[in-house]
Amino acid sequence: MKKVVTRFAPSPTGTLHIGGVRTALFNYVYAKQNDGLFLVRIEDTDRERSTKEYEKNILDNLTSIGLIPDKKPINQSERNEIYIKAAEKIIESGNAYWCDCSPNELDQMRKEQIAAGKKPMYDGRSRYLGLDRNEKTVLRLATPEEGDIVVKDLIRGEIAFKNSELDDLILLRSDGTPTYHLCNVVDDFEQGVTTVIRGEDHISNTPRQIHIQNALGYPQLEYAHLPLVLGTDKKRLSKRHAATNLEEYRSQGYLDSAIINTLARLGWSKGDNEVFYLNDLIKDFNIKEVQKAGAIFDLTKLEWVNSQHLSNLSIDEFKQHIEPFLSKIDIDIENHSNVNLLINSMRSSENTLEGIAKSLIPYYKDELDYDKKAISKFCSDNSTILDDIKDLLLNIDNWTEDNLDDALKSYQTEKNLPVPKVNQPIRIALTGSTKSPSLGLTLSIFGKGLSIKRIEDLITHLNQ
RNA sequence: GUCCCGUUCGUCUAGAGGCCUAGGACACCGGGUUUUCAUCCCGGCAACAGGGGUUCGACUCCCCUACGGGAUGCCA
Repeated sequence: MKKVVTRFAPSPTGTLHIGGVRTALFNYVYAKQNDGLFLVRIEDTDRERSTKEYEKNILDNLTSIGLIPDKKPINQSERNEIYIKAAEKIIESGNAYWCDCSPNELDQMRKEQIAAGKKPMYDGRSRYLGLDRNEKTVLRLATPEEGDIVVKDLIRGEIAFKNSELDDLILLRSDGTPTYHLCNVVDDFEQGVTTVIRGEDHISNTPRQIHIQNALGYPQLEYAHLPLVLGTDKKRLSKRHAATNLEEYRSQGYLDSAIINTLARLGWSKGDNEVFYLNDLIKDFNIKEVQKAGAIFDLTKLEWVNSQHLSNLSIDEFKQHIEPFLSKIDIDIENHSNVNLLINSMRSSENTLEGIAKSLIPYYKDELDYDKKAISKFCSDNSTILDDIKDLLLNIDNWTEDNLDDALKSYQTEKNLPVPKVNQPIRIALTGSTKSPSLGLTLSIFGKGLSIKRIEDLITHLNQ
């Protein structure tokens, strides 16, 4: 058996799109589970729209998310001679011809075809003219006029096209540069690609590409056309729907592994399992099980998957991951006397690292943003609870969670007060809101000095 | 228009003719734990696009219609 080689072939006309990450992922996983190679090819033949910045963005992001190519990526823009040579080979075999139809003429032709209710396509009018090359001619592939061409697809089975539906596509532009289809076919051959896994928007390109392969005498490839990632309106996911580039998700605090998990589950599943890591995918993924219909990208699912991956992290891994998000808001994670306790009790407070980092602010910074509603609900009755608690806490020397809880409980029993009446004002004093881990724990995380200071601060604030 | 691909809960999906009273997960709603929040646990809501066949029997097979997407470039 021939070694499996897959490739991801983005054009650098934008940053790495999450749909692209998914395509790359399936290519990567398929290669790895077959002990094969995963390659990357930059399709930058569109000089107008391609930039080196986008290329770098794509390559860097692929690498950092772990979809590392097994060979150095190649650029189509540097391989012109190879394509020209291939085109010459097709000319020699008699499977291509020069055509001098002007863009205007073609435009006119299409309009007439549409008006006549026909499919707009090049009608082959120059095919038998025996034209020579000049600065106005393009090279066209002479597509077989009769018969069918069958695409064998791992996901969809066999898809048949009538050759009569296919027009003679352009191989070389009038300026002599090769087009997408030619480059694509030649490179897949040159790179030894065996399996093409790409979006379903390429299905109708496939029969055309097979004709080029045939003209060149290349072997048949294996195909798998993935369903598209859609937005909520069932159209291809775009910036209108949600963030589309990978970096945005990362900067919001979604774990790479969670993004990969979510993308893999979009169109594929395995029993009742929801949580998958890259290694699981290499073990369990089966391209033949991929769904045929497009799948809507659902942010809430990503959030949940992220929370699962977050909770699977060890404390050290978690700290490592959240560190950049904390330093972004000027917090040094280690600048806390009870870091591990704090992190462990707060790590499930939100679904993203960015959200958790924000909820950690009261534990590191002194300026509190008091929740006005909470204050009016729990602190507006002129009671002496805060003063009482302050005095109570002042007398506790053994500052432990259990001790603190006991002290609070006996105060509350003694005064015959409902628990929230006692606890919530303290929470507000400590964190600015009524949200925090259990109160004894929260107090022990803050430590005696800071706890008392915060209670004093709130008393002052209320007296203003 | 033409060709191609699709269509199971709001969303991701299970389902290869009887196992389906259509299962799981997210979301949502309710309850419990935490006398806060989050986590966690329990429960609930909710779908086979429509119509014809084939069959003893169809979510599963065939046809038609509808709807959605893609392709129809000297873009990739």
